[in-house]
Amino acid sequence: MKNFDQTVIQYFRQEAELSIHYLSIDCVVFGFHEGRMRVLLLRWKGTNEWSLPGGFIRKTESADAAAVRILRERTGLQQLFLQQFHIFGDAIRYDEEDTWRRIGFPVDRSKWSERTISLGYYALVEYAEVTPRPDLLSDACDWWSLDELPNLLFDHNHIIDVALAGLRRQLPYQPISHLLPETFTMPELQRLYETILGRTLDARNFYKKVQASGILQRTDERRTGTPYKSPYLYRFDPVAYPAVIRGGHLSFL
Amino acid sequence: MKNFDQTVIQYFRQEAELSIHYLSIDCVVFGFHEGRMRVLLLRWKGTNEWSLPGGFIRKTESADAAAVRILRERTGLQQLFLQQFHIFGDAIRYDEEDTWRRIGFPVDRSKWSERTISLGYYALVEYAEVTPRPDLLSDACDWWSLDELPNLLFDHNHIIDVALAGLRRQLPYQPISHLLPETFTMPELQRLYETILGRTLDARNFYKKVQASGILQRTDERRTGTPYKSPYLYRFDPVAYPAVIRGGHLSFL
DNA sequence: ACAAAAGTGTTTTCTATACACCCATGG
DNA sequence: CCATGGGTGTATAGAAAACACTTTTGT
Repeated sequence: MKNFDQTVIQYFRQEAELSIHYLSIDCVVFGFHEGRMRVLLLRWKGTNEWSLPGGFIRKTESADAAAVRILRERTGLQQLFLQQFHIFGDAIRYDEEDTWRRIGFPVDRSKWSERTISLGYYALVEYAEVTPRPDLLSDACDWWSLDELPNLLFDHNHIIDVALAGLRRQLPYQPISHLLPETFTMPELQRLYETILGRTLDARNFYKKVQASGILQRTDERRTGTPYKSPYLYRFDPVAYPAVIRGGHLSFL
Repeated sequence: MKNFDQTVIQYFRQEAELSIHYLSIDCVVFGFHEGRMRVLLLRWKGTNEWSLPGGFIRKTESADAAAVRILRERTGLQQLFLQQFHIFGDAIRYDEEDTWRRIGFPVDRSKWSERTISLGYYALVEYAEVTPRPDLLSDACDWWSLDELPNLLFDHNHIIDVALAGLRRQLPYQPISHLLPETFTMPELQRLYETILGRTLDARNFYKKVQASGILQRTDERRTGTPYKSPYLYRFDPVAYPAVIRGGHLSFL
């Protein structure tokens, strides 16, 4: 179980010393692939236990910058859309005994046993652009479908629930574009909305509303390769889309 | 200018030692009185400079509990509706030199000069129930109308702006009831919505929508004392109102 | 030719808005 | 009796929802 090498732990403690105590960042990285919402998870070294990517804020670093830094390291992305969505500030957030047992990490007598307040951020990223990279404490970093999540470490299942609820509630203001590639088809966009909202939408009404909103530009290309009618490819209008999002106009309630 | 007595500073440092460093709480307490939104502000000892109430989180205390504790001390209220709305996590949030000059507080060489990340909470309270009480560092605690705010210390004008924007955006989910007394008239409720939204509403449509939503119970009493027609008094339906708020149904967009 | 997804218009229902008059009260 | 805010209904416009068939494509 405990095959953390001593130097890793050492490095980690040093890193913690540079950072603000009692405070951490947890990131829910949302991607969309094959009609499903996915999140990026890390598998802890030598275990079969998964958790969200996270880290600490350096003493002179802004919280947003810390989240960007953490996610750059996990995803390889330079740019990403980030949104803080909640502060997890309870004094007791999860069963510590149980967690330590599951990860076999010698934390109980170190700085690590301090309670931490966690700043919750979610990111919207383009699935195909991400190259998941584990960190020092993990030996795998992978996408998991939102509806097949395992029992995560800490309170991370709860954090994901809150992140998703936040994304849903703020959907009219969130630039969903980051979850899709440069060009995409109308049904793909519809499926994205359906997945986030957790219900189906009428295709005709969806087309109408999206086209009326003016957020899309239709390209001359079509997606071929499927055995059926080739759909047009669209891209987001770089001027109109941000304006519509800022105003929060684009609701499918 | 600097008439902080040494024992106060001493006490304050001890208090800070019990708390989490680099992290603070700032609270925007919203009240509604005479047709205006108001916020509770503190005047720093020996100065004419105002700021938001705030404080620190004890090492084993939940963030929410800290906010409740801080606001109990300022308002005398046991119960209050609190909502975290933003993390102010920039490395440089305001002009420190300027701030220290304005408050004449000997902070530059103490723990106090650390950058702080601030958790922003807003509270919705019933104006008349509050008995504003200054804290150790201030010699006044008072309501200020939102549209006549002075130039506040730190980044507190900005924090209030963000709080108000958050309240507006999340209005359908926020229990506005806390801003009103037990019973109130329909025009009072309308004025509250108008004030928060920053625009006027049509009285007839407002009546219709509110009545259709079923959130109110009309009492048999009327408010007398005005020189005009006596309006009925209403109270929030203790069952229906929370349900409507949870669902976020009640928009005046 | 067929299976399956893409693409499109019209009708209906509901919701939001605009709008004007009488009523009640205290002074 | 008058000044002022309280209280109400209806008509219209716009938005959302329901609904079905034709087109396209690879196999």
